[in-house]
Parts: sequence; structure tokens; C-alpha cells
Amino acid sequence: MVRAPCCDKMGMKKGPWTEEEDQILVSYIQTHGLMRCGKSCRLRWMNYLRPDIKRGNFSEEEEEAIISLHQLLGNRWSAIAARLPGRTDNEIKNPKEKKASTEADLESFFLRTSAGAERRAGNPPTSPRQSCSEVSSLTATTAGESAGTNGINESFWEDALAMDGSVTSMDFPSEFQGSSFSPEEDDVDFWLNVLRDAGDMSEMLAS
DNA sequence: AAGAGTTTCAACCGCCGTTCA
DNA sequence: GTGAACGGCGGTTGAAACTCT
Repeated sequence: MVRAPCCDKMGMKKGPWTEEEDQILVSYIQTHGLMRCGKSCRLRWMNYLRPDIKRGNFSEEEEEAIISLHQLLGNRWSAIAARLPGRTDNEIKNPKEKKASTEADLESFFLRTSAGAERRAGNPPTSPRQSCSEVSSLTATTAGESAGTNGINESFWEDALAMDGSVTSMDFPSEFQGSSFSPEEDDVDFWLNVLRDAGDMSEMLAS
């Protein structure tokens, strides 16, 4: 599998430099005397100068998304940033200590989720088997293709279901066991919806 | 007012995967 | 097929800004 070049994503040209492009670059450097390596220029552009960069504080929604995605993806800052338009990986990882690194913050976020409401109310976890089977049926109908191409293993399910707080990894869908998995960026929204639905179903089952 | 301590965040580093000659 | 260059990433650093005493 070959990752699509960034140039394709951004509508930029790729491939060998032309004579004309070389001349433009040379004259620019001679005129402006920019003594920066390409890597440094790229970083500056990507993290600061890009016109679509969104500056300023994170909204509450963005903070919650970051916390959720961090639980789901770990320290894959670029993958998290890809789900937050206008935000950079640098911006997200820099204040991470204040976002989700403390138990208190995680608990605070958790208590705002549907499953957290159960925990807050002191209710015992609902049936893991029922909840998990609900999740598995969701994945079977909605994520059939992506499961086939990505593969999903136990650790993903443990991480994902742990977010709900009321289900365990006791009985993962058998078709997902034993295969390797690395969530694709494009699947994150899907998995967040799965987790959200799992929380909602736990409440339904408990009532 | 000023020095110490803390926080913020842009920039850098090094590694790894991809591309291309 | 191979090696150098490049791009992208996560982790880290350090200077500036801010807060506290």
C-alpha cells in the first residue's frame, strides 16, 4: 500500500523540477536571501503560514474531540489534527498536558458522556455481552468493508469499548480477532459514532 | 519593582517510509 | 534494484510571556 503524496492532497505539483522552476527558486533565494532548509520552510508553512490555519483557543467541541480521539488513537497527533479542520498536529500536542493527560480531566470529560452519566449515577455496568453484541452488529452492517481491509484486533476493541465504560472485551466479534489493525484517519468519525452509539445503547438497555 | 518559577508554543531533531533518478 | 533525497511524523527543546512572591 502506497500512501498518497501530500502534493496530491493539496493540489500541488509533484515530480521532477523543471528548468523554469529551478530558475524561480534560484532568483527568489538570490533576491530574498532566505537561508532556510526546505524542511524548515515546510514546517513554518504547515504550522503557521497556511491560509486555512485556524488560530486561537480550542472550542469546547474541539477539546472534546481531541480527548476522544486521543483515547482512540493515542499520540497520533497528525491523525487527530486531520479531524480538526484548520488545526495542526503541533497545536494539538503542545498543550496536551492540559487537555487529557490527567485523570481529573479524563474523568471530567467522561462524566459528560452518556456512559459517564451511568457511572455518575452510581449504576453498575450493564450487560457486557449485550452491549458488545450491539457494537458488533453495528460494525457488521456499517463497517463491513473497512473491517475487511483494515483488520481489527482485540486491543482496538479494548480501547474502543473502554471508552463506553459499560462493556468489556469479553466477546469481540470473532471475525475481528487475531488480525492486525491500524485505524485509518478516514475511519475515525465512524468509530466515534460506534462508541457514541454503544453508550446510547447501554442507557437503553439499562432503562 | 524585581527576581524566581511556571506556562506556552514555535521550532528543531531524529527517525522512518516513500519517491525518484 | 538501489541509494539518496524528500516528506511526514512524534518527541523534545528553549525562548518569550506570564504569574507569583
